[in-house]
Amino acid sequence: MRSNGEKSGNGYKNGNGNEHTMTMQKIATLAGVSKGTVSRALADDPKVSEKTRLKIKEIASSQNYRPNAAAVSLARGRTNTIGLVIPSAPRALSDPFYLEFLGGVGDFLITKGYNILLSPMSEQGPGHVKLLETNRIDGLILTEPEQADARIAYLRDRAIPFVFLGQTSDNEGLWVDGDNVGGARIAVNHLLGLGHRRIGCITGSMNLVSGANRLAGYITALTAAGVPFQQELVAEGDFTEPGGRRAVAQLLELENPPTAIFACNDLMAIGAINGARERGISIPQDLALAGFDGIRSGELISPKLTTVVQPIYQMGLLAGELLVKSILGEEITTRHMLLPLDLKIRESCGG
Amino acid sequence: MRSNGEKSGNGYKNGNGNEHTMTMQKIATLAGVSKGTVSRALADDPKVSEKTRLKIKEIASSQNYRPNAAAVSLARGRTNTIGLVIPSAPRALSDPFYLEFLGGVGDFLITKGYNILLSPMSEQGPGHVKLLETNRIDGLILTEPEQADARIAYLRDRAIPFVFLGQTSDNEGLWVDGDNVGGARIAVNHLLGLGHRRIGCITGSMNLVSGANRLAGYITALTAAGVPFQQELVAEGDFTEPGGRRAVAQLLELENPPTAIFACNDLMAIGAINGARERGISIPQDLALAGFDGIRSGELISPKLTTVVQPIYQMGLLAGELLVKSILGEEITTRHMLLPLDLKIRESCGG
DNA sequence: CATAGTGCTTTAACCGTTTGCAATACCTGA
DNA sequence: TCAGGTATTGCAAACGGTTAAAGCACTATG
Repeated sequence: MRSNGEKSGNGYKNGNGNEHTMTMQKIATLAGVSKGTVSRALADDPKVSEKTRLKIKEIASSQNYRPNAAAVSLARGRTNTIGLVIPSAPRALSDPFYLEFLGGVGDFLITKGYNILLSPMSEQGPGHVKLLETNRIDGLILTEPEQADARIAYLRDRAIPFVFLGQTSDNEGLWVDGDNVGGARIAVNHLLGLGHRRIGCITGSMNLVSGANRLAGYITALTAAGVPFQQELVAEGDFTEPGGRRAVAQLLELENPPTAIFACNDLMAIGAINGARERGISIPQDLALAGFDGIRSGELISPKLTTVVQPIYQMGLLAGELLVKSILGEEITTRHMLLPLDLKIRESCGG
Repeated sequence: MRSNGEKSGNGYKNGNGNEHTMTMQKIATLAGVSKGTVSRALADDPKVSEKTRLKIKEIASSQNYRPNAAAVSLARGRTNTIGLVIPSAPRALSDPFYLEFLGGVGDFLITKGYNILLSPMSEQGPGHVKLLETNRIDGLILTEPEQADARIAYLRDRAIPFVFLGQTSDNEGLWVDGDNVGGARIAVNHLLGLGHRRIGCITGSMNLVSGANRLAGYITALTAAGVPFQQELVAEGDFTEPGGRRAVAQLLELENPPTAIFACNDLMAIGAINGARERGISIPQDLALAGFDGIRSGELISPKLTTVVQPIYQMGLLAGELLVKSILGEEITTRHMLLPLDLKIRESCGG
């Protein structure tokens, strides 16, 4: 007993909390071996004999030993923590989208032994990134890429692994996204199939890739069907409910208003429904409306929203998986995941 | 230059990432002082001379120095990280409530230099707590306390500071909550004021404190108004939309159905609206409906939901503040924050 | 019987900070 | 000029792990 050196803690500082926290050294003393052996035993290093390993594990678990994460991070140079940057208000806090995504990310990463550090993207620019960098995270999941996103260069420069939720222009990068173009096309095709020819579009924020791509899908669907694209049928929104409300007003005031509208997300679709209703226009009788995202509220509203459903939770899982692979330096065969999207037909388009 | 000892990194391990990360030692070398002086200078220790301090800070910022969080944690015995346990599916991921709460918590804690580690409460029991303990968090914010919550004893035993979002039975504990009893009473009083005498209640999960208290508020409001409480008018829900739908069906099938219903949260209220509509009952003409929480969807639905609004974001701020005080050992005058709630009158109650 | 393995364990350096104490430099007044 | 402060700074021991390399106790070999 107490055979090895390492003067026991005279604890001349660090007065916080438990005096009786179990450390590796204490386990070692109890087991009559050295600290190093304990470390190896707990890591299942084959160089430790079966007998010793079992004894040490036994003691460790009976003493309820938990390694100190900070010490592990320091020694290994990895934090086992990843950062998740979600957009700040108004979008994130109101959009159920991100919480569900977070659920997927969390469920995956936690089983892999990673922790999630949340960073609301409060400041513009790479401020939040710095915040995360301070904490030496192993990797980062970001959302809402912009058309030319400055964060990409910043992160690549720092060699921090990262994954975007949302397609980025940069071809190297890792990202997971729903097929915005394809999804939009499906929605518009559905409206075309119902006989509509005058189909409006309420766009999202055009600086976001998702906003631009959904509009692109709308346009290609129209032209593929031989319906000429008309600029006046496009009203710019901003992915919020009031934005949708404003945009629908703009479209309904045309001398020849659309008979159907594709809104680039559900929140705007809901805004459009409300806005249309205020003008005495009933959905879907007078106006068909399709959305995008598949958020919960779309099911709750009346009429229930026909929408392009994104597998949000799934996307979270995938983003987590990509990031972990990237952190561990494993080979990544598909760097981009463009998930096909389905249309969930409910009530808002009639038919 | 290079006056002090400390063999420079021969780096025989730890091959990850940047070879050129700035450490305190490097700053010290650049400034021609010792590591310890740098540490003190950056911490604004008055024992360091003005001149040295300025020089060191200058160099540190020009070198873009960021302290290694793991090392700080290890040395100080504090992690500057707090855990946030949110309920897992189905409630959390669909309930905008928690994301908004998280926003408040995050905004407060991040300005105080804390990080947030998220833990979806995936397993039952204290499993997630252990997870957090492994990471030596400084404190914990928990949600959805149960009537006799085992986590309380567990955490107190480990001397981990914690704050609940939700009133706990335990009188020592710290918590922030909306006034569930009072809020429910206001809602029911509103219905009473509109002339209703036969008012139903769709309860939440009765094992949760919030569920029990909102029912209590309903009952006290009724009895205070001299309206006898009738068990048949109470239908048990579970805080979900389908739960509300089922519950409203149960109430509407009574031979003498209620003319108004108080649903213990908005999600159930929305379910009730949908359920009622399916049965051809229109809101608010045939049935008045009030909810609780003030979530976003309640504004989007038609008719817009009259509901007891909780200052969710605010509650997040307060929870963060309480927790930090508790961690730092500051004196806490009010250990419980029971926030008064207001009724937001919209359309679903008519009147 | 000396020598080389082999299998396991100990030793000690190291990760990047914080901080008590020792040491040095600079002042002050006698 | 020198003792005795006082303001700064340096030193080195922690914090709790990981891990290369040396050490030790055996056995197998020549």
